[in-house]
Amino acid sequence: MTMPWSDSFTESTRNPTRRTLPKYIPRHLRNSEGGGGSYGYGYAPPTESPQYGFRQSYAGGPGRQAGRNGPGRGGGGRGRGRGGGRFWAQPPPNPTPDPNPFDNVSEEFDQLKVTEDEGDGNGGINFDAYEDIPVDASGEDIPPPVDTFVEIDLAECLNENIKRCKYVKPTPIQRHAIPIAMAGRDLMACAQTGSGKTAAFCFPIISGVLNNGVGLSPARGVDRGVCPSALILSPTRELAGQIHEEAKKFGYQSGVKIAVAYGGAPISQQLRILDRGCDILVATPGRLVDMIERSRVSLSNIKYLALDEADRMLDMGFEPQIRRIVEQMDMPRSGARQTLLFSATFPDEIQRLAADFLSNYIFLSVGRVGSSTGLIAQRVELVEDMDKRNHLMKLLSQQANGAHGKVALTLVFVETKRSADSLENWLRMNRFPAIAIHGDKVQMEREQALRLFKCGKTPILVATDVASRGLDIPHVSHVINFDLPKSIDDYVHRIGRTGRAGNSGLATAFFNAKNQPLAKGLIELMQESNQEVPSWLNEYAEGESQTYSSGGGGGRNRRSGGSKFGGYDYRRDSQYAHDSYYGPSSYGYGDYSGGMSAAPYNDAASVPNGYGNYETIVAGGWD
DNA sequence: AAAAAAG
Repeated sequence: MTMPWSDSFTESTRNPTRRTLPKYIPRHLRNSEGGGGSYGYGYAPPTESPQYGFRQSYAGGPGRQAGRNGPGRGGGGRGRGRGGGRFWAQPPPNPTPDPNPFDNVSEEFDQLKVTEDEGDGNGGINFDAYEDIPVDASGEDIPPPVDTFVEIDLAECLNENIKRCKYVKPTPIQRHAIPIAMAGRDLMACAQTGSGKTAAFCFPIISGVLNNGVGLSPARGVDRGVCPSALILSPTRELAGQIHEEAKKFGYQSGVKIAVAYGGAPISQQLRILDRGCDILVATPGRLVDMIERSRVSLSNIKYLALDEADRMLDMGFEPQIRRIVEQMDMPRSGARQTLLFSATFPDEIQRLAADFLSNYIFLSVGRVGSSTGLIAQRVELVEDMDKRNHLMKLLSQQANGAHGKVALTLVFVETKRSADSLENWLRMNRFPAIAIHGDKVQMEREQALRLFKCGKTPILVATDVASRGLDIPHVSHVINFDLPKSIDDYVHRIGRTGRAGNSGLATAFFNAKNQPLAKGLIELMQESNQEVPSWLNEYAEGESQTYSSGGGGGRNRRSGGSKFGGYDYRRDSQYAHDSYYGPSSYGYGDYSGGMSAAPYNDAASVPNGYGNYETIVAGGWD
């Protein structure tokens, strides 16, 4: 008797850790495993892949999530005392010392045929989508934007790698942010999801590290560990991994050493790589602090600090950790280092916090902040909780039927880790090839899930907000907010997993009375991106204003507390203005006043020239 | 009330 494939699928992917750890296979030798015959749903069957998350085999079992499950201490490190594993009599066997980061074809989408031609010579980036987008910059002496990569004084090898990445011209955020960063200025930058922010902060950092001289600073300080000259912080481990992979491409053969540090993976291995020297460290906060406390990393040499998803890094959960790293370790003070903050969203209150870390910074806003210029079609459907699963199944079936051999990865966001697991199970029971990712899974399962999803073997990913920010997953054509998030910013980041690099995407939200607090923000955002707002949704927005207004009066057009979508330098508000911040030197491009339905804010008199044409989002409400 | 991030 044959097992339904959903069962064998469950068995084979559920507990990868139980299996014998596979032999390490160098990246360039890894082959995608062919799928077998075709199955009911029309997808190739998922097969267990021997591609585990960690690039080298390790003894001692997989590291477990923080104190939860105990056994593995994740390798050597601590048990042998300080410095254990630091001094190798012989270097560890390392057959591929500098693997070509561009050689990762086997990890790319290999199960479903890509029918769209992305070989347009722009690295798959659709630049038409970026025509006429509004740009605002404020601050003193703003360096002008560039039109090409070559006119920036990037190093030769960096230009080579840009070619290898098939980038032919900078995206708008890159055009504006790179010159600012190259000029040594601090920067707070807002740009749409999927518009190339990673490169925008990596290029100047790599270039700066090269100009300062690689290895000029000792790889290791006397006894405080390695002293990287750049630090890039990320709110999730997977995003840290992704930034690291990207940065390695940009820095390939440049001599710049880039390392990554995040939790859930054996620290010993990360330390080993770190000890070979590190110019740029990509990290999540917890693991970084751990390494600093072990005196294996020192921040004393930091010249560049970048916070990706900066508003997330400075929200309630993260702010103390970040403050500790930036203000209470041996990091040079602001002004003595260069600080770059990037996100798609930048609420006022977070901007205020962030200003602590910056010195005479430039605020840059590129693109209609929040969503991606209407590239993402947004739908909102009224679905009661008890109907959600059936409705989801209907959507997924339609998609499977209607996909003419087209790529269709679907990302389903839920509220809790538990519901992610249970929805994954339910989908599997109904023969939908789904896998869940959330913070209660061990790191290897998390990375496995992401990998199976990315390559199309498991084309449905059920996720918590662990996957809502920054992850660049090509071919995600549909984001479903099975449970809507609490804040509109989170919604913006979630739907931003589709419609990347100028491609289009679809976002569907299941809305019911419980999401009423989000109604107003949702409507404003949808109107901003020229989406059709269902009339029933307006009714939910009506009675909402009292509960969520932050007090202090003021109409809905009042500036303060507004602009949850970023895009607005809070220093413009006189009530926050201090010292001699932004001068008259500022520029604004584009005129997005057309199509805007929200009224402009009231205190236009306080707006410097060149501002305000497109800034119409006035949330006025829920903060 | 939830997710994330060290062990």
